[in-house]
Amino acid sequence: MSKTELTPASNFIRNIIDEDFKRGVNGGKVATRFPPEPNGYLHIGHAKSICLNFGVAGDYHGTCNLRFDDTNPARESVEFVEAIKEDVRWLGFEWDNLYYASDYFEQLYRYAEDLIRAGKAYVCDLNPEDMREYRGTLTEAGRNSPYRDRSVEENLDLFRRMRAGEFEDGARVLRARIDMASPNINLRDPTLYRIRRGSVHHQTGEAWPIYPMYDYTHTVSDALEGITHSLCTLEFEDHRPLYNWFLDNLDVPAKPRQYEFGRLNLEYTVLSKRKLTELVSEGHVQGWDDPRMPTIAGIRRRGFPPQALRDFCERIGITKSDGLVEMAMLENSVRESLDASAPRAMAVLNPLKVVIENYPADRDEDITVANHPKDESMGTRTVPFSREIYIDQDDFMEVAPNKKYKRLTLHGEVRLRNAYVIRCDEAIKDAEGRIVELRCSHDPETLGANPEGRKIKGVIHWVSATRGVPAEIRLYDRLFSSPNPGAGKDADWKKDLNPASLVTVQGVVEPSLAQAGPGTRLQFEREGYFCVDGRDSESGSLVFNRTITLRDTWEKIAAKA
RNA sequence: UGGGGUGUAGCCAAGUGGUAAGGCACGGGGUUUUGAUCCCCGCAUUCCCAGGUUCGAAUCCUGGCACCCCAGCCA
Repeated sequence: MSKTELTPASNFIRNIIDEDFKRGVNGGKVATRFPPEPNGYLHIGHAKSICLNFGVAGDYHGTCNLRFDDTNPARESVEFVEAIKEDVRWLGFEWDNLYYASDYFEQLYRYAEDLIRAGKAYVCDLNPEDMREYRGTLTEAGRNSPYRDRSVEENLDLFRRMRAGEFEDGARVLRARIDMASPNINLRDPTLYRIRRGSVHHQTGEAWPIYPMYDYTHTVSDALEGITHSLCTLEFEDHRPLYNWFLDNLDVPAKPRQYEFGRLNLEYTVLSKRKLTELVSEGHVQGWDDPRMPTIAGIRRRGFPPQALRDFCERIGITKSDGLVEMAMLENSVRESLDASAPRAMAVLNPLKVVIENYPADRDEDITVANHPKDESMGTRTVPFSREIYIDQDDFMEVAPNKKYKRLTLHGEVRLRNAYVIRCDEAIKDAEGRIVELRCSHDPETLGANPEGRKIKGVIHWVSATRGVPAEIRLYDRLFSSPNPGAGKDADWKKDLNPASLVTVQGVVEPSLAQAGPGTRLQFEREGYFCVDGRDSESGSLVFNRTITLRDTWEKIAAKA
């Protein structure tokens, strides 16, 4: 249960849709779509778009399609298609229709011929270099292509032959005939089709030697699907006039409207498919689903609940300003969701053996403990207590470093979470002076009860040394050490990779976790949230990923003290 | 030096002529067998700057400034 009932972040796009809905524009229907190119895995920036598109469709009882914008076969694959479908579902959304832009190749082709017949498109033989030259610059108008005035017949003939596969890649393109002097470069006779003869498309195979470009394809696809609100990111703002030009010049069944919003920028995170692809291909991470990746797949494996992502997207809102969202914002959503939903358990990350000398060696006690301090519906479990236990090395210091310290000290007392109060009588050290074992005594009256007259302020966690289960625990830290890695044009963004982003420790967890399956999320008391990754293939031992730490760590407290 | 955008607290963000929502972060206090959670309290005399209009301006007008995007046969 969330503490506050968040009022859904209102945003300008919802305001627009609200208005359209009230006025009955589009017959009171709302139809959106989420249109990824299957050339990589989805990341948290896509989650923002997914939540927006599926969110508004849900709010207005409209529809939202999943459409693969698959017009560039060189970079796309079915692996990506499948991963994207899985990620959208995992986030909690189900599309009304699943389409591929390639489903429309035939219609796209016919509309292109219409454009030619109307004198609105022509086949251009300029090579890429010349075309760039003719396009002009940001401040100077372009010049007309020498092929701009070919006859309709010649254009039709040439375009049909392009389709027939008669010409080499790059030999010709089909261009819209708009305005080479437009201050908007997208209107300077943009390319509609290019030749890619050798390509094998993941959906259409080798059926097509020509492929349509994004702007043209996207507009027609939106129109064919009856999309009412075509939501995209800010960098496409300049493309809107072209989007509308297509709608004005084509006899399409619907007239969608395009609206743009700012893409997500997150501290310490790279959200560029190109860069993420590089991290994977160069081996800086173990794959697209590496728990350090900002991909949906990585985040899932890390243990973030989908609810947290949706909540985060709702909180950051949708606007046209581009800012950099603090990581604390995301982390808050993750902790809030996990605090409510993750069962508690105990685990020791850096074991220090403790022998409770006044506890009988042959005694084997099962303590019943709650799985959640506030949610009784999560039930109870049994935790074995024994003469020998492990506590965390961080939870013992011979002498308290300051008055804030409230863990175990030599001759000090501390409560073992869910169990007894113990006192440390002796710290055993090895030859180098490192503490290797503690000798303690417990107060048998303190199980489930507070000692009268004494206030024990410290509580630490523990695991039975005899019945605990060894586990490999992966502690993930941020992949980049800079808040805005690679900010500014193509800076050397990889220089900020954090070499300590993954640290693995051998810990011990309570036996109730022995059979926990992959994806199980829980909170290790006082240590943070963890997620079962699976089992180590060789040792067979459990592997946990640390999802996120608890809010205040001892380091933070100590720094202030 | 062309075109398109954006500027409200440390961050995100409401606000659309009637006297600055909310969240995150931060600080203080309380409860607590997790230094968690939870609960209180505090946190913008002012909205990029400068003029102007108005009884009244974050909102309207004028002029600046800063930042982002655009010259793929990528999306």
